[in-house]
Amino acid sequence: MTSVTSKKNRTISKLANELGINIETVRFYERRGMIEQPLKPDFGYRHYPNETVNRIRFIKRAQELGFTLEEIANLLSLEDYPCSQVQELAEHKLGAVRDKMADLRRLETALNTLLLQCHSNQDDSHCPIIDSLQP
Amino acid sequence: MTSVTSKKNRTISKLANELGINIETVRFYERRGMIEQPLKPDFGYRHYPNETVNRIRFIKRAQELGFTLEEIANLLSLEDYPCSQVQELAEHKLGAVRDKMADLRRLETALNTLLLQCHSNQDDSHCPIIDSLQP
DNA sequence: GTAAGTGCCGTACCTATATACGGAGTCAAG
DNA sequence: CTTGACTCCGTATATAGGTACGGCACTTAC
Repeated sequence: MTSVTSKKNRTISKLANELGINIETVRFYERRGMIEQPLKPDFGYRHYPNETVNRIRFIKRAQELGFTLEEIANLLSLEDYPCSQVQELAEHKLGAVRDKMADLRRLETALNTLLLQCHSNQDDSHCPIIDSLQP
Repeated sequence: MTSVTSKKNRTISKLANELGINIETVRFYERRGMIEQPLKPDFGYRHYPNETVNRIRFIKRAQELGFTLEEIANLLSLEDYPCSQVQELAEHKLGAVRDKMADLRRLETALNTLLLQCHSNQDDSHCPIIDSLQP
């Protein structure tokens, strides 16, 4: 009985602790409808089931893959849906990632070029970067 | 005299129009202290000098280089400062850009791997991506 | 000279992802 | 039975970079 009780006793702070996130984040996901808020028992506090732990782990992993919470909510609703739909989302995301990388590469090139000019600049009182920004 | 008047008559909407930005953005930069708000004349509306046009162009170009408004405010205050200080800022930014690119590359690899698994998946009713997110 | 169009100003709102706070209720230990 | 820790709930705050709105003053065109 003790072991059963210990499982049932996962209050919100225990849950947050187990997952290494903030209590407020749990509540935030509840408000967003990404996890289900357990029913409040007649007496005492809410207890969170293992499912919630798993759900939040899913969310956190998907975030690491670069999905937004909205997209993750989408993924969650697709959990039992065709692979092709999930693929579509992932392919879209991959495209966005590649676009962003291209942007950053352009930026890197521009900054690098400017910095090279700085390095060969003898006059510290005037700067090629500032000049390049001037109209 | 007409030509002088036409130059002086750059009201905020003319200014915004000339720069292709929103009036509210001009006011936003004023509030942030990134551009100086011209004195209000005794009669009529404020007039914006060429300097303001140039400043905002500077800001917009720096934004394209990936600087935040805070960093740009910094750059503006450094306009007559040693090249070495500007370089420092730019190098820092270059580092950040490279870090972000590395993040995105990791993400790209992960998504790509998952998508390849999807492509060789025969069973549309279950998805390797969803599986990979599961605990 | 009057209507329509601008300017001015303070303030509120937007996205995204949380985090913080205050007050009331509740639980557990000593 | 009291004290301290915790929950619950609604609401506010934070970041970054703007955008929108309402009401009043002022200007310009006809």
